[in-house]
Amino acid sequence: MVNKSKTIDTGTETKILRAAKEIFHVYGFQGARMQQIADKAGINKALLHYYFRDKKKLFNAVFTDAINKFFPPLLELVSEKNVSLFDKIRKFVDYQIQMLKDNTYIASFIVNEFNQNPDKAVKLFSHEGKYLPKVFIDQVTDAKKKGLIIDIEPFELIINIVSLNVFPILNKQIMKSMFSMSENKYNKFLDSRKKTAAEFIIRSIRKK
Amino acid sequence: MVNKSKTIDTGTETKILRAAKEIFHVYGFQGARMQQIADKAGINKALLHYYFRDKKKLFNAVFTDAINKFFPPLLELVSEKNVSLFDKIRKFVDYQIQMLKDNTYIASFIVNEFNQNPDKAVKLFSHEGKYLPKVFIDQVTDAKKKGLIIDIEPFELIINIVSLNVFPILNKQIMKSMFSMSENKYNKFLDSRKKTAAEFIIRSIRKK
DNA sequence: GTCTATAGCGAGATAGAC
DNA sequence: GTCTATCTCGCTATAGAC
Repeated sequence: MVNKSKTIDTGTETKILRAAKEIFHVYGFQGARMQQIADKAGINKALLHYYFRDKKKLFNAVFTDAINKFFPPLLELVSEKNVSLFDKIRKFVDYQIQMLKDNTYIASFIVNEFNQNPDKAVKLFSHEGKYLPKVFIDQVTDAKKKGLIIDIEPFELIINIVSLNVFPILNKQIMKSMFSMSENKYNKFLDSRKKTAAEFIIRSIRKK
Repeated sequence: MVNKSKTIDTGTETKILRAAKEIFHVYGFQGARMQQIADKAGINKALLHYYFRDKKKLFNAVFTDAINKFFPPLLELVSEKNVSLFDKIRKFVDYQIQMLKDNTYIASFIVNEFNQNPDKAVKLFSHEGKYLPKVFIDQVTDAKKKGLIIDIEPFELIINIVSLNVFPILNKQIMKSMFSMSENKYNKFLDSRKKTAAEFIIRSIRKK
């Protein structure tokens, strides 16, 4: 906001953003307190306002970051040519799970913000257009024609993939308590899922 | 809280609960305003406190309701004997999607509350114990031995089923904007999913 | 850039009349 | 049971010194 990554980065802005991600992630926009964020960043409230003007602007900085980390790389991955459908699925699952593991705040952030603010979703998705790149649709259609996969709508396939990837991360706490997993065990579970989830999907669509 | 469904139901308490479900669902605990709930219920703030004492207690009434509608019926369904594994999966998917469709507030409610209050999840799940009933585990083990299904952990199977069911409901707004669905089209999508999701799962685990 | 002190308001909760 | 009026407090945001 202030530093354009040009002037010397005192680290304050970075510290604020890091703290804000965590606090907003856990408590949501309304539940988060500027005081908490300031405490976690090791500064005081006034400085938050100095850097980000108000709470909403700070939130949007984090939200934008989440959106940019989430959608574009996936879209690019799905749009790739010269990658077989099955390999694309494997790469997609692997990438998405790892990314959400590294940025735990992203999933709940996006889900909650769009639920509370549907207009935001409409705006974001309407002007960009294609969430199912033609390359991908063609690829699925082609695989169907060749008898490689069963009959499934491309958008339904994507929904299933994302569901299997995101849900266990969105529900980390429930997963951990229901199946008595420690933090370590949970992380291993997610790692193993990069393979099991991808294969679960491929088995389902592949024609034998 | 006041009526034990014994005395004459003036309807006020019901109206409050109905309004509270919707408002809490959309805005979360912190974001919800007692005034909003009162307005939606067609009463005034003071009456909310008369019936439910404070905001947290009103929230918990709705939360308890969500938990009770969500877990016990599913647990029972999974525990049934004399139902084949595949039929059980079909019934599970059908029931869960319909139930979440009828009670749109439930999914986001549970997810958010447990994320913000992990202890609640620990308490709820620790004393009850079994979320994977022995019947079900045996059934999966048995199916594996008989060569009917591939090798998969029972808990992983459940996670996959629930992921596919809940995710598209949790993300209703995103689904609608991403794939340009009207409310009507979205509902039809969910209905069709009762079959497509179940078959997606069964195809994946069935040995041919 | 960073701090302390405080203004100002919104929202939960209560008092008390009917 | 239901209402209006009001208390009280916590939180965002700003003023202003250093």
